[in-house]
Amino acid sequence: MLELIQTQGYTGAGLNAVTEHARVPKGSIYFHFPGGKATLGARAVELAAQQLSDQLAEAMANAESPRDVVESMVTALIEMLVESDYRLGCPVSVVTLDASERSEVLRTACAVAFDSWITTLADYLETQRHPRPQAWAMATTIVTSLEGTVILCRAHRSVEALRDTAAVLGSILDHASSQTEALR
Amino acid sequence: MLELIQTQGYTGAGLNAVTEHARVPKGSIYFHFPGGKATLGARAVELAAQQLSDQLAEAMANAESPRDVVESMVTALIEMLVESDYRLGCPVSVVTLDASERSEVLRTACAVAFDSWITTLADYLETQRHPRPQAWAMATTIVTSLEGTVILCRAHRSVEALRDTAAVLGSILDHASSQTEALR
Amino acid sequence: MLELIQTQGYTGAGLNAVTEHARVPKGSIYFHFPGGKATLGARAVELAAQQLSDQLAEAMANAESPRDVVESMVTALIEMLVESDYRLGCPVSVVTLDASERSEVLRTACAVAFDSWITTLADYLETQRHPRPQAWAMATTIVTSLEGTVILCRAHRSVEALRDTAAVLGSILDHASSQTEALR
Amino acid sequence: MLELIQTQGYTGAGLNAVTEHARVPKGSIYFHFPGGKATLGARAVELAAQQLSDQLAEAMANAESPRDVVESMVTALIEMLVESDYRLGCPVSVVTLDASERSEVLRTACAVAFDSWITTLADYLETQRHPRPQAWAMATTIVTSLEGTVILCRAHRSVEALRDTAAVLGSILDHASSQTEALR
DNA sequence: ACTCGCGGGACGACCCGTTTTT
DNA sequence: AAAAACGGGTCGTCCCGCGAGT
Repeated sequence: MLELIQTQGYTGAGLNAVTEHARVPKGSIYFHFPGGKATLGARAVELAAQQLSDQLAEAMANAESPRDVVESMVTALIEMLVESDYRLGCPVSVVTLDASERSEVLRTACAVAFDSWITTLADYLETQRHPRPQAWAMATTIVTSLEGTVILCRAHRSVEALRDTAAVLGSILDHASSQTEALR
Repeated sequence: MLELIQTQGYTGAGLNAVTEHARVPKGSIYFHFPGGKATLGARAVELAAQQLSDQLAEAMANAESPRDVVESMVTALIEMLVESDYRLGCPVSVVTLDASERSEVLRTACAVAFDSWITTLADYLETQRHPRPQAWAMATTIVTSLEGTVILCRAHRSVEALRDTAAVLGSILDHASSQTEALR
Repeated sequence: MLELIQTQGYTGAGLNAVTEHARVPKGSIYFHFPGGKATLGARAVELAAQQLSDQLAEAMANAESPRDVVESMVTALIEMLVESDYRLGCPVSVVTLDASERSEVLRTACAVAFDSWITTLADYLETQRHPRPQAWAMATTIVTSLEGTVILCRAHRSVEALRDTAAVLGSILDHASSQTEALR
Repeated sequence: MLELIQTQGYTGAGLNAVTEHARVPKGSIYFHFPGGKATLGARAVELAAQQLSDQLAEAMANAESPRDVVESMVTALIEMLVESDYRLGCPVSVVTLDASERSEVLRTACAVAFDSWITTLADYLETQRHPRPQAWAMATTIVTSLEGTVILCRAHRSVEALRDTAAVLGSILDHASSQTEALR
């Protein structure tokens, strides 16, 4: 279902298409996902959250600085966009935008997904000499600007904007870091 | 239609609801908007683009610094979110995410909308002593991070993230500006 | 739709079958009957009510006594049952039993249908020397016992019970009539 | 299942609802009731038949005349209607009307149920000095008019009609009885 | 000439009664 | 004895044209 949400939107991701694509009989959906489409969608959002969290954890493990983390995320996003010919994006934004009004379950799943990423990043930034409150704001900005930029890239069918955002994000990360260093 | 797109998504904004809401007979849509829903949606996106451009122009006219512009935009976004109880957001992101795959017309309309905002902002930043390439990147980041943050706020049903983003954006702007100043 | 309701029940009368049988596209149903199946069903009930009212009026016009009216109704019911091989019955009972709980519109339509028949009969009985209150009770009993007997006949696949009911109804009609005569 | 049939009709009484209401796993239905819904429905009809037969036997045991029997049945029906807010009725009529066409098993179960009541009543009337053929016709009329009247009461959401029917039925009974007495 | 009532059918999500598997 | 798979069915709504009307 995740892929269909990314390409067609949550509303556009018909259950018919989902079951066909997954080779699952229609009736089984309502056995495994009581609550129907909303429950299924929430599980899909949770799965996406987990996948990106794992990616994030790996990036942080291999990075030497926050800048490296952002760069490896941007690289991964560019790859996703280019390889899918700009058909894929972040399913969590999609669901937030076209279903959060209709299903509280879905809205909450999206909020949790975003928070898991921000928390992970903020925790990491703290270990990298960023003081607490700034770390959270910085993590929020990284996540949201990346989300927004991916949307822009899909409209443009070009990854150029992601490079711009990466540059700006890197710059502010260095700036904040140097401020912290100077206080020692 | 704009409001329906914002609250229900593009696919979820049924032509029935649109015509009912606008007190327009259904049959007339295809006379006034040859091409049907896609054409109508594109017009809606263009309208939204114009509206925000106007807001932007006003903000820039009244601002003393780039920071002021960002802050007045953030204030406006917060007002929109709170007054609509988080039901409204940016219609352009919505359309990009759930219709750009199906209609080239719509994708292009979204790209043009985003570009108009970025261009407007970049031009302004140049007048504020930001050199060309950085200005464009900076404008891109401002727009995308604001877009992303509005999405996050709707998931959270809280405007807190917008304040965080405003703070970080302000800090970047000051940093970039001081760099420029130092070069004098 | 009337025939489908009679043979399959209201719930069992699928809109698919209705549209197919009537050579009408599904979308048109909701234009002509806003409110969907319930509205359509209510119209069907009203139609059935009218049809039987007409039959009743004709029977009363040609009858020499209340007994004649009952007998011609019974004859018509027997014909309906036999000719349809016991597949047809009274659609109003059907709708009352399996839809009155779900739709107030339908319940009311059924109540009105029943009342129209009872009123017609009661008015007639009054002209035939039955005093007011008894006339209404008698009319009620005629209608309900006929309704109930048709159901029994369909279970039995036999019209025997209708003849029994006709005999008993005739007997009480004569009895009541002789009482009235005696009072003169 | 009986209650669901009464309130929703046979077709409307979904196996899901039945199993949920009875705290029984859905898969077990086909173990305990080979033949599925029809078999289950037939058992429900038989159960209902037995329940009303018992009620009838008790009424006859405590009655001093046929009139008393009818009155105690009417009282019981009124209680059922009022206490259930007109949601309950006779499940046998329901099944006859919306399933007898589809399942011979169900139709037969309904016929047997009706017959058991009529036979019981007819036997009783014979002991009360009503000659055989009239007794059967009278018993049929009592059962069918009560069935029909319950349906009417549910449409009206009023028990008034039951009182009318009781009065007429009582009058017929007295009339028939006096005829018999006169023959002595 | 232009509007729009109405027709048109495919598809939406959901749930049905049943069979298969464990 | 019951969990899980099964797919065709439910009603409702989708977006879209045709052609009669003003």
